[in-house]
Amino acid sequence: MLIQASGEPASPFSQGGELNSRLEEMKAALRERGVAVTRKRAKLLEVLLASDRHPSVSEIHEGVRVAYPGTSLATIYNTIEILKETGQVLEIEFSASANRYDGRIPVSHPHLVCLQCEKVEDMENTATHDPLERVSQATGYEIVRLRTDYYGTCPECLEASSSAERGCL
Amino acid sequence: MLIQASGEPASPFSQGGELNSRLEEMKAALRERGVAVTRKRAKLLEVLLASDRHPSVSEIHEGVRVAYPGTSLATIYNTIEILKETGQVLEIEFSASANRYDGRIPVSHPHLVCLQCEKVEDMENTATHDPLERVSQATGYEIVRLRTDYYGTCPECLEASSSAERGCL
DNA sequence: AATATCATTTAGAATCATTCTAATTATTGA
DNA sequence: TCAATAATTAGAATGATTCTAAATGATATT
Repeated sequence: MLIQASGEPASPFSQGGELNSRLEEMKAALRERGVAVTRKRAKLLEVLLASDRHPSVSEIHEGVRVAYPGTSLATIYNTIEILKETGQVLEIEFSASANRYDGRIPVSHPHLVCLQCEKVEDMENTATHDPLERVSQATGYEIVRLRTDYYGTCPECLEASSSAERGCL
Repeated sequence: MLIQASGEPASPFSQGGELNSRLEEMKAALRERGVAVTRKRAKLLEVLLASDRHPSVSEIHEGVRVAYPGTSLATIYNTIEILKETGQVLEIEFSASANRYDGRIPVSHPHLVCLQCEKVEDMENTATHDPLERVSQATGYEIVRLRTDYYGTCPECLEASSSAERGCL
């Protein structure tokens, strides 16, 4: 049910290939935009693609700082903004906590959001027809983006709570 | 396509009836919760139900202040929190602007969000089967809430932009 | 290589929605 | 009335994000 890298088995190798092509796509998009792919920006892209955890800005910041300790938060925000404008990252908005970012699949798709551990997972889009086009037709809106998120408790957190109830903590 | 009050024609009368029953439902939910339905809280519920604009906290605040000028923002936030906990209001989260609230239809349903004028409209749920149950089965999550939002430009804003382009401003 | 130009990055201030806090006021029940 | 409890308040605190103005870095031209 959860999206593996384009249906391939989730081996490090095939994922590596997938992610490398995304990396090159993102770099190309930046160049086309007329902005430089600096070392810090390149590192940011790597960090963004490195996990399927949908990192927040501060998580990305920490990742980039491993390689470039002097990096400012502003640089992360600036670059994320450019990536958003070029359609290279999907922003998953939260009001009560930091936004999360999806660089692997930058187009609209549903997520599973665990309300307990704040995990954000990709989910296969089960829609049969293009809902954007359908909704545009039906409403007169020019639809550019769709957000579908399912909120609840992930299996791990369910198990953890039931253990705790049984007195296993 | 847009949801009228439970399929009835959108006459003031039938809407009034609909909304009145929601009002009583909400009051009952507060009482059942063991909290008092004070005059300010009652006014808040009225303001929340009065428009289909999905008001923000500060809009609700302004509305309540017409009747009770000394009302604090904290009161609005407190009461909205109780309404959320009792499932009497649906929160539509935004990170870049204030959250919006739906008291008329407090269960998950999709919205149309205009990126230009920030209008938030209800949209009929076109799903054939209960997606919460389906997703719970498929993922092992205990799904409690679904968010589906379509983002784009509303017909009015589309018209306004094209007028401006034609030099009609 | 020197210089001018332009983009990038920076630290910290500013902003804004939201939450918290501690004090005050209102309400309720004995 | 009085005590207990709940509701409300103003303003401070928080936290994510954006802004600002200065500093740094890279690039192209001569």
